[in-house]
Amino acid sequence: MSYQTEFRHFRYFLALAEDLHFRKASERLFISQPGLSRQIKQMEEALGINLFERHNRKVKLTKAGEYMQRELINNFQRLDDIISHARLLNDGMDGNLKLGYVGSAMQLVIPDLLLKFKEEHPNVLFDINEMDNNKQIKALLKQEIDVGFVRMERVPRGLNILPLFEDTFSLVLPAEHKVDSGNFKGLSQFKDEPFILFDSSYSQSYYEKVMQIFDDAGFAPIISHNTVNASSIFRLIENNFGASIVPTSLKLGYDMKIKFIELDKIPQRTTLKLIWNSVNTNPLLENFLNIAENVDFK
Amino acid sequence: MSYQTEFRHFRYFLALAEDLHFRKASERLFISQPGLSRQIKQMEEALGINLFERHNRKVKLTKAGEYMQRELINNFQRLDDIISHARLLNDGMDGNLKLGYVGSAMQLVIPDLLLKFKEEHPNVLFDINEMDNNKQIKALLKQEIDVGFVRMERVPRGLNILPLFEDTFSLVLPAEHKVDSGNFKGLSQFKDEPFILFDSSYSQSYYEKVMQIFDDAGFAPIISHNTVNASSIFRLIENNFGASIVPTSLKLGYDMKIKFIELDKIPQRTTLKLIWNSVNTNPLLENFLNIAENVDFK
DNA sequence: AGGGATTCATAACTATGAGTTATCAAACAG
DNA sequence: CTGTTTGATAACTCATAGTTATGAATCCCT
Repeated sequence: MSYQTEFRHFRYFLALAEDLHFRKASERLFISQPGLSRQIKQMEEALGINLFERHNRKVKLTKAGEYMQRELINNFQRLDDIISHARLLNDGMDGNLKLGYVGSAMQLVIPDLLLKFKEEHPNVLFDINEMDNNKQIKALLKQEIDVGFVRMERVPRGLNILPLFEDTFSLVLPAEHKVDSGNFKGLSQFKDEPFILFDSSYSQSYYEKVMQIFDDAGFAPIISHNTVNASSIFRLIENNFGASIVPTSLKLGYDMKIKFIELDKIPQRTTLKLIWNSVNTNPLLENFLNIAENVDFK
Repeated sequence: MSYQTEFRHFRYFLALAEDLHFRKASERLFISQPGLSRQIKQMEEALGINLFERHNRKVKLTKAGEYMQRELINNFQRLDDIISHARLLNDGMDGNLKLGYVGSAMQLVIPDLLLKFKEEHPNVLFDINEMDNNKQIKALLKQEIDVGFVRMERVPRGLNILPLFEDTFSLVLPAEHKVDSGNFKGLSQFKDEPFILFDSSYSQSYYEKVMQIFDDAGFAPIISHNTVNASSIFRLIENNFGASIVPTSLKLGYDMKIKFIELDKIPQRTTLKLIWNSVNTNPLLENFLNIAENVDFK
């Protein structure tokens, strides 16, 4: 390990790397300029790395120095997170876990998962917020939430993904519609009916998948409404504004004035996925993932 | 940031957390026992966290202490990596990048990617090794390689995945076989012919996908040989030991005594994916991923 | 029970090295 | 050329990590 080098050196290094000016940096650090000079020199010798180029009374980061700056900021940020999480544990809390989810996850997956988790960690405080796919991505990157439940294929680098539950699609109709699972022949029966769908902003890849279903059925749907919210889709269907295609698991909890015809013959599936930030140090995240990996949703 | 606390404190903490014995730990650290006692106490006060329970002349980690130990080991490991990478940069090397890949990646994807990368980073040393999917996973977890090229759906936690190139499957036959792309009717023509396939140890999910193809065609293949290596498959086909189904991009570079019939009508595709370890601090990894994300293979 | 051994904590002392002030040489700006 | 600003060097001082000496509590043998 980096013996000889102390924390202080890294603090001084980061200050100087920002200011690129010994006097200014030393003032900001409340030490004298020669003191800083010596500590930096010492650090460079201890690590065997030239961090700064000093010429023409100009200070400049070397390539190695630039890399160090970038990575150290990161590393220290993480160290801070570790300490504040440890402080939470110290204060008697098991900690808290912030979840984001798309509406359809609440029907089936989240209740099962939380129940299982509570068995093992009864004193955990949960923050649970419905948000669309993109909002979850942003919140994860900013570490405003710990895990997200999304329907999308790709996530930005730095986020990890775990498929949880593969779902078929279902056609959703008003309860009194003449077509039902008995006499349903195929989607093409619906080529002249209006559809209410999740907006493409909900998730581009999800949207494309649904469009592919229509494409395979040989027609482009008449889209009467776009929305980002399952219950408003169902409300519209109830009132005869059209039909829709949604993940089958949304069926649970909404059987009132609408009916579902599961499209299990078509190849398309939609997978609910768990995503999280790989640099998150929340001590509960690891536990949560372990449980998520082993829960079997059916 | 954790001012007051110095590096030394963390070193001492880790030693004591291992030994759970002040005198033993102090000896290992080459300091006196009271010295260690004071530093630990100081650290606990500075952080506001009780790290150890001291009772009945027994020392024990608190919950917070256990968490700290786990995470700090991690964090310091990463810090070490940062320093050794910075040292590489300092010594004039742009660095090196170690790749693992499954054979089929070498036909199309890797050459394009490396060429593109070399344009921007001419002084990078590459280590390139063919290995099967599982071996790459293990090597990545041990950080023996920086990136892998695999065909599999899921990877263990801690690894990140980026789909690179989606490929169709092709039926491969001896050049003189009576069936060719002109008179090819469907796979079921081959239900009595022997097949040579990639072993299921190559990648479970890849194997299942290929079996699905046969299943869709309505028969179970007679498997005459399993192997893990494309060129041995082709050698066997050349010598009339049977046919095979492989990713289409393997066609490049092997047109001698065999022929490919692309199965672009079946739904199955195989995606070559880039995987890497999220804790890897190799300064070139970031650059490599940026380029991989933006190269379009066709 | 009681003496010896082992645990960690406390108190007072020592000495290492971080931080100080004073100064210098080099480069720039006018 | 002169005054100013840069970072480096040298000699000093002082804060504190680490020391030794000791103590209180617990265990472990007879």
